[in-house]
Amino acid sequence: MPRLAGQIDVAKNEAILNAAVEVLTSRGLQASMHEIARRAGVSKQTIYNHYGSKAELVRAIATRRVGELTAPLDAPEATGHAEAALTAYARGLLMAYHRPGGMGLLRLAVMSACEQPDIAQVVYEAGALANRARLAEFIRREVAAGRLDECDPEQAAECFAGMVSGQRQLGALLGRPSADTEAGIDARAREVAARFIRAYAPR
Amino acid sequence: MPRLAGQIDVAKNEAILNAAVEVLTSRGLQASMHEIARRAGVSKQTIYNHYGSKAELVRAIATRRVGELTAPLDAPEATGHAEAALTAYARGLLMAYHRPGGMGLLRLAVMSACEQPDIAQVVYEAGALANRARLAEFIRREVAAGRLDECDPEQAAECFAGMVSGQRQLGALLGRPSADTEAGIDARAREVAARFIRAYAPR
DNA sequence: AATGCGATGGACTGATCAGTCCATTTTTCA
DNA sequence: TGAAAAATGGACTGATCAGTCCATCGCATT
Repeated sequence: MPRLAGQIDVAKNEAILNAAVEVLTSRGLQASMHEIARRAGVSKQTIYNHYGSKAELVRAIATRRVGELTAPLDAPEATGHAEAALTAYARGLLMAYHRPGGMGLLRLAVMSACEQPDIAQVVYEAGALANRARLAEFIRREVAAGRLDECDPEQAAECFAGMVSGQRQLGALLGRPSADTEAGIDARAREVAARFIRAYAPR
Repeated sequence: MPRLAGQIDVAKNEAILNAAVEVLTSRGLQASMHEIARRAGVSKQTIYNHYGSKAELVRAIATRRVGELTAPLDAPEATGHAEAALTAYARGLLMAYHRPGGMGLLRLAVMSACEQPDIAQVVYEAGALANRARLAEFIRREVAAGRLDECDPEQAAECFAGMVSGQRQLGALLGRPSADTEAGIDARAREVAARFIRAYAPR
């Protein structure tokens, strides 16, 4: 009788996904299923019971992480304190680049982009685009209240995110260890937010 | 007698590198040497006569492209016309993201980052860092001339490059087709340069 | 104790691919 | 024109790996 997945051990499932993240982000996409199984303390067959193929496993990792990423997007905003809010946003972004392995999923998505473009698409839309949309919404409110210059909020949001990231995102994707300190991150977050406010101050 | 590389057909060498770029950037890092040879109209052995291994071939591609990218950095600057110069710079960057395949090498570098960190390093340093340094030098001169606000030129350069790129670089790496038009690129380049000038205008 | 379900691990298949070898052909140049 | 250098292509090796199969095991529930 063929073995079809019925109800399945949740803890083992977590172990599989975590091991897959570790192995894939450190060894790259060509890491073997055998090693993932070993790291998870599970047999290879068990992985195939949960996920039909390596591609589906990668997809599962990506969608789980995307879920984690979008959850905190709904935190209440500090409307009216634009500079403080933008500073906090910048700090969060910089910390993500700073944390080793923080860009692991993103690198994985880039590596999958050739063969599984849908994964790259999901990661981009749920990560970068969703974040930008949230930022744009904030900027739109500030503009409407007259506290920021008339502008395209989407474009302004993209500018701000870009100012914050600079080359750090690319550096992280290319495996550069972060050269930042926590104090440096704080300083840069404040500086960038202030510059943005100057660039977009009402005339 | 062992076949060691002596003086070798230059045209064929170009064909090999070009074919390797095409195949590797479209199929990904796991593309076979056989296919590269076929695309180049060359035998696999010939590739191995030119480059000892696949890794060295990838390295050769990367360093060649890096050379192409850094060469035009030495063009004479439009000192004193900051906004125009920055607009031109922004346009060049945006066009690179816009051109399909323009980010192929970068994606290749990201994919190599796990197994051949030196390639990623070379691409980052010769590409992103060199570009930023050139931009920073320009900003430094403008600051010294009192046409821009006192600031850390390196950080300002990174901000500007980030503002220009926004999410486009990531989008390109993730295989998103460019949504820009030439007119849109022009408008964005002007807008971004103007915002930057406002952010960094002397107080 | 019996039953059933999922986990196990090891063996196995089939495929792909880097890199080598070599007998032969083409190009280059003296 | 003749010989050396380089290119060719096809066969071959060795390794890796995705995915399958299966006999067995452990642990529930009844």
